[in-house]
Amino acid sequence: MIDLRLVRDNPDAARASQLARGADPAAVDRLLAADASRRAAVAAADELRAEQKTFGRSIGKASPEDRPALLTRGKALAAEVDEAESAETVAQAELTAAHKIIDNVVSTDTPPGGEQDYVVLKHVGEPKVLTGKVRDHLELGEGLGAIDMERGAKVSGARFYFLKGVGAQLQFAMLNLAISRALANGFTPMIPPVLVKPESMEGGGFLGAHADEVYKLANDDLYLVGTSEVPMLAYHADEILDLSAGPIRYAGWSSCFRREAGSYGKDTKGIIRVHQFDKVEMFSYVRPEEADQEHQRLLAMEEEMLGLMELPYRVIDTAAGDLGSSAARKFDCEAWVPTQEAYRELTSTSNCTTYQARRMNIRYRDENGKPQMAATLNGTLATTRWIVAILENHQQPDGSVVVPAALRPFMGGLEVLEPTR
RNA sequence: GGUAGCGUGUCCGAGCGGCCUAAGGAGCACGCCUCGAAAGCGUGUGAGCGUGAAAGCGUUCCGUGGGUUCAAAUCCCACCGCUACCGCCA
Repeated sequence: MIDLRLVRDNPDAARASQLARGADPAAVDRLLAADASRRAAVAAADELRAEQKTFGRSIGKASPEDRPALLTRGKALAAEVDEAESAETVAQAELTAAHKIIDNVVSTDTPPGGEQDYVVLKHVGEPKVLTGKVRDHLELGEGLGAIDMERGAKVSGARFYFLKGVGAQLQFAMLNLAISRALANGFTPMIPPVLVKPESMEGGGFLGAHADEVYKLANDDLYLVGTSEVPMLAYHADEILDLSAGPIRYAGWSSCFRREAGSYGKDTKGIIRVHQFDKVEMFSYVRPEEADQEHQRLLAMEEEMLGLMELPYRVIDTAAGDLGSSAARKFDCEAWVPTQEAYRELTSTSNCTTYQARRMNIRYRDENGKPQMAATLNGTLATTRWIVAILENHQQPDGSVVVPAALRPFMGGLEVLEPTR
């Protein structure tokens, strides 16, 4: 949720943000109206309650002969309070609804526009010119005995796979390297639950426009998370954090589950777009004034990892219309995928400012000891999809794949993955 | 899954229809005392919302949600969690 005070003091900023996202600026005015009527309802209910409380106490002290008359009056007051409280509840619900519908206020640095309006911040490395027979990641993975899509489909259906042998090893190595880099940077490793309650899912803003992306276990009223961002955010729900010693940083390792509804026919080959994958995700709780700096830090760590994987990539500043509902600004790192002759997203880091924290009621104490809303940020440190870029960029004409040096210590010193057929 | 007990403020813990505006203790903060400290003494000690320039005032919060009542931490119901025992099980 966005800051109500900001909306009251500077509604134009909120309207401008809505326009940049391609959303309805009138939603801001509906929020203001709902806010005003809630405040009126609260004042009315408070006043009646105060009256009832004082009056109720007098009944207890009254003499037996005075009681019947007082009780009649008491009953009437109770009915009035009841009515006022109902009105208060309704007004509160209307305010919450109007409040939640508005996405985070975008950063003034975020490029306006839609999916195609991103700004490329930089390129790192040159797309490699491959010679000889060039294989895509699936062909390479199958040749190495690393990826088995057919059996994935047999066992679980489309968009499922087995990582096997060096494929499984490669993923372990990559994720372990990610965790060790996170540790070196002061992150606390975390293995979270991947099944969460509806309110945990809701808090991150994942049940809004993209609710059909999420797997739900109806029998148990639980959701499978699409990223460990969900449990790492819900982890500190309703808490007042101590950020006096600096940000709190976690690196979550989890499987992630996505329905990929509406992506029929897109990326059907291989493991680029799958229903289940593994990921190491960074998550930071910071003071709002530190959020931009933390965002740069997360981006730098993503770039470091891509560098260690020896991949050519570019960094883009995502446009307002392509931001998630919680994000004010988002940077994606996209690695070159030779057989697609395209850059594909490998990491994504979002600055969610106080938006998620406000939904989850996560605060910290400022210098004066007063609770204030915290800011949250997240970013990818490694995922299964990276295997696509690693295999394709480091392939050799004979179908073998050179292991990036940084991964070798995590693979028993293995330097080259050799085809098994 | 079954049965029983328990869920109170930062922590421990009392309260079991109106005097709860939640006892008492610990912790913490400040002050006094002291050369300094400890001890002792005194004062203060949460969050949300509303209102106000502020101090303040009002209101909500005793696991969560309902209910009974003029009035609920207190009575009733459901749910969640913890603990113990039983059953089942990788």
